[in-house]
Amino acid sequence: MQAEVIEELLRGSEEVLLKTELDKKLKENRPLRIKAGFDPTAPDLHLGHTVLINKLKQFQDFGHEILFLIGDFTGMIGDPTGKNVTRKPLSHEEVQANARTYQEQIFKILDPDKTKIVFNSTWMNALTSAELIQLAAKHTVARMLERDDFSKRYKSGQPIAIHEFLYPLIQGYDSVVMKADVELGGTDQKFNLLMGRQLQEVYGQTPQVVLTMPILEGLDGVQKMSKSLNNFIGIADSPDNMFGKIMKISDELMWRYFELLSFKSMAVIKSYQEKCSSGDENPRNVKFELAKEIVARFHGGEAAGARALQNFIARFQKGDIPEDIGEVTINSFASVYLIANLLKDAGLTASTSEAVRMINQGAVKIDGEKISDTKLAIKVGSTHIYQVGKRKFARVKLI
RNA sequence: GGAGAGGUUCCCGAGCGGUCAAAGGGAUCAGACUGUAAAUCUGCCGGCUUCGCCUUCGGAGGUUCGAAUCCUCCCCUCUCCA
Repeated sequence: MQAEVIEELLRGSEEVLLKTELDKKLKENRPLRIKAGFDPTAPDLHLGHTVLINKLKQFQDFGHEILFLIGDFTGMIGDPTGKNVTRKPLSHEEVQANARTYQEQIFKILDPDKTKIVFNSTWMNALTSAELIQLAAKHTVARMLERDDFSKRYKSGQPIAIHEFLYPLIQGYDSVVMKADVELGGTDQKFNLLMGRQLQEVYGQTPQVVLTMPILEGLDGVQKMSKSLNNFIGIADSPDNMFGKIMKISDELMWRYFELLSFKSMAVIKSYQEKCSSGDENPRNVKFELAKEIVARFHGGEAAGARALQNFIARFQKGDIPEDIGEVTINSFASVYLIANLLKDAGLTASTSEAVRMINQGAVKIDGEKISDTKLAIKVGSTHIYQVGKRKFARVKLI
């Protein structure tokens, strides 16, 4: 029994320190305090972030207590990346707003009644300078320099500002205050997570178990999922968009997503894998399952997943025009309106030049009919459905 | 503080007075083939009032009929020395 629980809890994880300690804590048969920290900025979560949240969910389902830490105090420092700047602290209102956004998003996965949201400014603002110095006295520069990016910068002669040392220190101190039994984080957080163990020990607590989760690859399957690389699936993406993006990932990447994003058991996933490699199942159908599950999670249950699947089939296998097309009304001041301008003004292309290119490449359809005339004049007073490429549609009313 | 090297269109990277909207590669996008997979092939890849015109090669000036290419000053990055 216990072994199975541990196996499930460690599923997809990168590293656990120490497994024996986790085992021991679980045997105490009490709700463990599970900590995970999040940056107070940019609360636009994507599936990459949910890897960690999914893991919290698993712990929650086994009856443990989830402590969702918003690092509003550490946010002023910013996790050291080599940029030698102190971030401007966010206002109380901004932090609150971001926290609310977090809640909206994470409670699609976590049970709100069993999740506690805490802010580290609560105790950090109360800490006196003297206490902070005492905290700093618990750790040495040499050990701090073990952190990868610190040591790299130190060796190559790049500056390390003193306040940067405080970030891991405070993150570790958070664990002390929160009396965390387990802390989850991305692999890039390993050093900071270990800091919690060391400090807890100094403060006479049983060190937390550290569980690191891999960083999820983006849609390209190579680089990490991130908004700036535009290879992400946002959890606020529309159902159809989300479904489509999942269908677009490679088969190889699909298994990775299954492991880290699906709540299906590993046994089920394995059987999918076997059927696909033996040819008994079209990998596409398995991908459907993944897409349905994820859409269902963020858009209100199974019905939403099923609907997204139907829309997908209708649009891409039967070539139908989707129903929920955005409507655009354009005011024409001239008597003729050229197609290229219309496509641009409707937001279907970024520029008229691009519109012309798209037409030349046979990517533009009006009411399902492919057009080839780049100078086509659209009659004022008409309404048509315009399509650029496979997935950009708009119903445009020209008045 | 001293000595070098360099900043080119989303990225890498050629160009070094006219033929440069700027080679080549990558990414993106579109088309074909498919399972909106992969692989492959093709096209596109600054903007516009699109057979032409306009704005781009770190910034500001200057020399020239003509500059990404030459000169001056400034800003930034990297390497080496102190």
